Amino acid sequence: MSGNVFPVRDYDLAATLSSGQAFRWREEGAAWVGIIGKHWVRLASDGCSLVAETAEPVSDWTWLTHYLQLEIDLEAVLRSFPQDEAMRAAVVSCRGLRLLRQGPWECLASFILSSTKQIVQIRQIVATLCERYGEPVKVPSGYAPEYAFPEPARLAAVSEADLRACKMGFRAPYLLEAARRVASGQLDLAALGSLPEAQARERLMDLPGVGRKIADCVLLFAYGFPEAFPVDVWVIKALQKLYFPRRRAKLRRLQEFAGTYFGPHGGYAQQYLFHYMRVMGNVVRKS
DNA sequence: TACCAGGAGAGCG
DNA sequence: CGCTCTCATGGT
Repeated sequence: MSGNVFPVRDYDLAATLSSGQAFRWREEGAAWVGIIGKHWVRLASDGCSLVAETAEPVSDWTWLTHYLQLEIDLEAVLRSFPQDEAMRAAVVSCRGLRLLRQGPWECLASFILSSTKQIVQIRQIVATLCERYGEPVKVPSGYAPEYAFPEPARLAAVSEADLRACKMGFRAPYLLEAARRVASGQLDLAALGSLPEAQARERLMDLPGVGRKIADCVLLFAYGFPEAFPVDVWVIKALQKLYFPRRRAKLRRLQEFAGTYFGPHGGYAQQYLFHYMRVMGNVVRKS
């Protein structure tokens, strides 16, 4: 076991790790356990710092601070949001919500699997995929075996039927084709980050099964393009209810509005709206 | 049971 | 274009 303490305030681990950006974190008491690359990690927060434990000794923690985006000035991000009633409410409801910076392949593959799936189901499919095709990672003694997210080359070598057996349904051929293009070098994921946002989006949307929404998720959650603004069913509900309450706006119109209205950290604003709507939905449903 | 889920793509008028 | 249907599967 190895550990480290990182001073940071306003980091809501629960909101961040369960908000539908990443699908491999589970709550364990007051802590969160997950896999980042080849590392098993347990994270806990005490308000002014974040405590990390790993299964293996770590000398350079850059992979973790980068993933968690600890260097981000959240206050500055929040200040850049439009000062309207809806955004204020969203920020108050989940202060400390952050955007992660994930590996492009895991992020792309996960969101290909996400289409018309609930978050709990996406987690299940990803878990099955990792158990069957991921490389084992070192875990602390007493813990169940864990696996890295499968490499593109590994998935490129399996059959569509094998993938369907992981319960991903019609998404199987999409994931398979993505794995093949990345494994063959036809799609260079590492190069996308240095392209202009629009070009990177185009490249992603060349993939079958990847439209505007999934491409924007990858642009935001893996590459950190700050203005990428995924518009999904929840965000449509939020934008419709909060900003277009009178008339029914079309997707194209909402897309356009989102791209201009929310400022230089639109992606962050989007995640607050998304989380806010989901939490509100649960509250309403329970009461 | 009926409906919906962090969509995308094909078919149709 | 813009709308509708379909895709596979599980949760509520």
